[in-house]
Amino acid sequence: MTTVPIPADWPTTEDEARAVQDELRARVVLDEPGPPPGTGHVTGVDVAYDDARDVVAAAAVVLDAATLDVVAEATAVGRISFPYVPGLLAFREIPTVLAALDALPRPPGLVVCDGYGLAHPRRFGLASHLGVLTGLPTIGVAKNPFTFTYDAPAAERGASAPLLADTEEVGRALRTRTGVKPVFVSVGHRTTLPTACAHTLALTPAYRLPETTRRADALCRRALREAVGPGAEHPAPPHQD
DNA sequence: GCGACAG
DNA sequence: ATCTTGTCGC
Repeated sequence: MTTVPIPADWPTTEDEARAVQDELRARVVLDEPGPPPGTGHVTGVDVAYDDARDVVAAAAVVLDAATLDVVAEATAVGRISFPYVPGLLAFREIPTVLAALDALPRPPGLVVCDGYGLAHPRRFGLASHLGVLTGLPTIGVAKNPFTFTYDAPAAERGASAPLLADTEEVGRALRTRTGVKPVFVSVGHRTTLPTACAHTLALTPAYRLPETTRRADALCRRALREAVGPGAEHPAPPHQD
């Protein structure tokens, strides 16, 4: 586990954060097919918070894309770098997630984020942002439709319907379990929507959510418990003479 | 102005 | 995200 400082140039205000998104958005790559599902490695990232104690823990878990076996994992903890503001989630999660990815002993391959990529008010969600900063192919798989609309896909696993911002398709509502609420898939960086959906289906042999996010979720919660729970190190109290 | 709103 | 036990159902 590694400890992360908040970058000195990290945005402080919502206006600054939106300006960063508007600036970085031009660097998103949307014309690459991305890695084929079922090959190489796929990495899930997730974050857990203790707002009262100002602690955030992130986890990155690398799976073999063919077997879904865990082949590597890493965690990082830090201070909360931004409040939760819809549309600015990335500023709350990214510093710690980057540290967890950096701590991995091997390349992550495709990164699966808990949230959105293109499906974002300014078309630059967490998955897009993480992709631009790392250069890695990324996708977003979210549990809620945010502000977007969709028609219910057919009941069978694999069915999908466009996720719409007005008339623009920004992602897909994808059924990963028959008869269960869909997940909401969008492109992050260096991959396409069909590939993102195929990866999502390959990662959901048993549950609604991808194995990547399930493993990362469990690991970052454990890292948070260990960081704030009994036996955790306390920083030396600052004082003046 | 008010409400909704990824995690 | 997080607060939180049992419970209904396959």
